Amino acid sequence: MSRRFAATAPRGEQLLFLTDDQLRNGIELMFFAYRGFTADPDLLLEDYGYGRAHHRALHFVNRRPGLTVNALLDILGVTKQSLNRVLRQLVEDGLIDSRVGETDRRQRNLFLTESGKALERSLSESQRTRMRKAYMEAGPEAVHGFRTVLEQMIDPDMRPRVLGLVGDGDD
Amino acid sequence: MSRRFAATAPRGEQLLFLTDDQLRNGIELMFFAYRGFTADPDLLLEDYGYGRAHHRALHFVNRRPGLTVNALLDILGVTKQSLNRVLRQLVEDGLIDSRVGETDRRQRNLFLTESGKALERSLSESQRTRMRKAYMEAGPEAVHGFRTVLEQMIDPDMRPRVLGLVGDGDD
DNA sequence: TTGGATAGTCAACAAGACTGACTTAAAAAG
DNA sequence: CTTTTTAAGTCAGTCTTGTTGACTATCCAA
Repeated sequence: MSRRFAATAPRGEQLLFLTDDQLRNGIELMFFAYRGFTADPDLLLEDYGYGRAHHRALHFVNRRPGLTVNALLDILGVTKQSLNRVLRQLVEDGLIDSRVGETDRRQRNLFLTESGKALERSLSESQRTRMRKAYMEAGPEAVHGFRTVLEQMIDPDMRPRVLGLVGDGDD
Repeated sequence: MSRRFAATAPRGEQLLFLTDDQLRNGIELMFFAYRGFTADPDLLLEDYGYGRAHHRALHFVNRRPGLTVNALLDILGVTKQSLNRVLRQLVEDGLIDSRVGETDRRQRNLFLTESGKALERSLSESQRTRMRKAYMEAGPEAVHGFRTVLEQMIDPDMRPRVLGLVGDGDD
């Protein structure tokens, strides 16, 4: 009974009773939510013969235009060889523009072309729609909590690389 | 200025101004959080020569003892053949016990052995620790919001299969 | 008891990640 | 001006995990 109450945890302070079961619920929730979250773009990507890796590359190049390959590598946390395959395709297909660096000519600065932007938009559109709906349903307070917990979940030394975090603290 | 205010959305009602950029922030957040969330168990799994698929199987068999292969298939959303390889390994290695169904002898009911339970525990321990920390840092209200938004993100026809949702609505 | 549907298994193959060794070009250090 | 380091890209091989197709065993209904 008191277990059930703690498991529900509507917004009281009994959250300090964090049973392993409650935490496992959270784990499961993450799994299913992430799946729902990637389901729509995955379908679209198939039509293009692309995978999730392509989506990630498009996303981050869109958000950080002029990004170098190394920086992207660092963000994605994959190997150079793995990213390169994906990047080469995207450049060949005219979705990404790879320009020789101005100050350091060894570097390549990455930009989305117009068609790259178009694909990124249509890929993220389904995700944005889903997220907008979730945000609307859940309400502003829930969204704030959602963001707060998720930020805490990010690897600490990864946090500086997350754009959305800047100026989002509420302290 | 008003844009920046909306982007912060401390807990007011201006959440209706959901810019694409805010939503993309959420998308990015999901990406990084999920990565942080799986990082620890991934390391452990390597030592055993297992992958994430093994972890998922162990997790769900632990939470729903006696689960049939078909039911697990349905939860994981992969093909029977893909799951089977993983399952076979786990059975061979003595982590999962596969018992012929009592009413329907075609079915196999899955259970964790003692060593299966031990591995599941140590795998989820790192995740639970991370999640516990995130929950503590964020506070009870944030956790509630976190859960609410994540639930909304799950594919609607998947929701009945998520254990943690039962009796967790606050309506 | 025959035939179809369902539960699970086996085999071969493909995508996408990884490691390791290497090349090329440019920058930085000596 | 050489040498070393760094950024990027490539080739080859492996591993995990997904796929499709063909198969066995069991149940159930005609």
